[in-house]
Amino acid sequence: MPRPRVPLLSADRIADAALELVDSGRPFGVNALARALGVTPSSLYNHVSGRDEIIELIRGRIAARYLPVLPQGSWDEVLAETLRGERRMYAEHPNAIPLIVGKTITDPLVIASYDHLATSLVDAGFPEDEVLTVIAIIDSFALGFGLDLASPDDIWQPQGRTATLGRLLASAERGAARSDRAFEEGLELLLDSLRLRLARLREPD
Amino acid sequence: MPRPRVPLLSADRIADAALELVDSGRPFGVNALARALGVTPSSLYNHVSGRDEIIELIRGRIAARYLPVLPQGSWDEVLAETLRGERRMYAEHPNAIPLIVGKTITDPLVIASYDHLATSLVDAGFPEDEVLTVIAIIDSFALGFGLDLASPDDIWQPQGRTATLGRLLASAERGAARSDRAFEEGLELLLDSLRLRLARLREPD
DNA sequence: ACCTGAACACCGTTCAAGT
DNA sequence: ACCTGAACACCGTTCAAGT
Repeated sequence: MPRPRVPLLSADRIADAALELVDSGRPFGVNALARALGVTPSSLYNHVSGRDEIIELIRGRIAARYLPVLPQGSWDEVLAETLRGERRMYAEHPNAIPLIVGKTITDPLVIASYDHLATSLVDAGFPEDEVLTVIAIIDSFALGFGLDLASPDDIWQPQGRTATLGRLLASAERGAARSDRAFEEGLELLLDSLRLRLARLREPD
Repeated sequence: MPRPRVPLLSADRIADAALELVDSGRPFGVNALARALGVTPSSLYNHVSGRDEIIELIRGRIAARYLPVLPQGSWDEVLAETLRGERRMYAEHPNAIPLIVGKTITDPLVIASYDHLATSLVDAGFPEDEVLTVIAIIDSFALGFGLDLASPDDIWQPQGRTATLGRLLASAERGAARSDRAFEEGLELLLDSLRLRLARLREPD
């Protein structure tokens, strides 16, 4: 069935299926994706340039769901909302993390979200050359909590005896509610220290 | 040349070559690794169980270099030293990050390092059910700063106009010294807020 | 015990051929 | 413009054969 009268594929359809494949836990790949779409691998190349672009589409798909509106308000509100969205994004799509980590971010929506936060922080008085660092902290913070929420006890797997870690892992009763509380606590810690930093900048000693 | 009188390979030699391959920036793989070792891919299976174990060997190799001794002292000193080592580890081997992120940690040395930190935090008075969260924060903090130090300006790549982000990226003069300062600053922020948390726990209101 | 070589099912990508 | 099918160089893993 070459050249159907109505196209079988589109970047949108590919993105949807790719995210579905990743979330299913099966190994991600161009061939596997084509199979899921009921199509030949080479067909995909009419719509995307290859594997990397598909992965960037996945990032965009996720971002569209969790960073839809640019949050308004004071810098700490903007930061908190951005961070909450990011963390839910990672937490609900943990299998996407190894794919996107370390890859260059080009998706306009993701860029816009970071740009919005950067503007907020600069307007609030944070020094320009520190804002990128703060954003990097935020980003890894969200990633860490996303991983934390997503993978209960199989991140560390001690083989022998441990003094403390094994016990903590065994007793660590997880679940969304508990992880949510821990996250909000961590977020408050972060905001506290940033507020402190800002106060020191405004009234230097 | 089957069954040489003195073995060509060993887990150690495989680990060394694997790390070297990863650091070179060429794509990592069992076949590519065998090529680098001047050996057939199937030879490797006499010494390791497969790709995943080789990756875990890489983690162990790196850890052996950066987390060699268990730091002593107060909980915040232990935390700071562990974090500095971890960050240097990620920063100097950034290509290993996408390989190891999200994979279960079994390497004894890495486990020992986290166990040591966990013990320190518990002894200091942090609630047991929060220690894993704190460690997750630390871990992602190190990862974020490692990525930050390793990849200067190609993490974000805005395509269109931005209000702030583009300008920050353009003016961000990087380099190890600047990133070091930013990291130490971030570390102080983190320690400040953890000390605050601990003080609140000891004197509840 | 430790290596080779053949074999397997997969992968990502290109490209001529079809409508 | 958009799909197929053949082809390519690769991948990770298994296993019989050799010493």
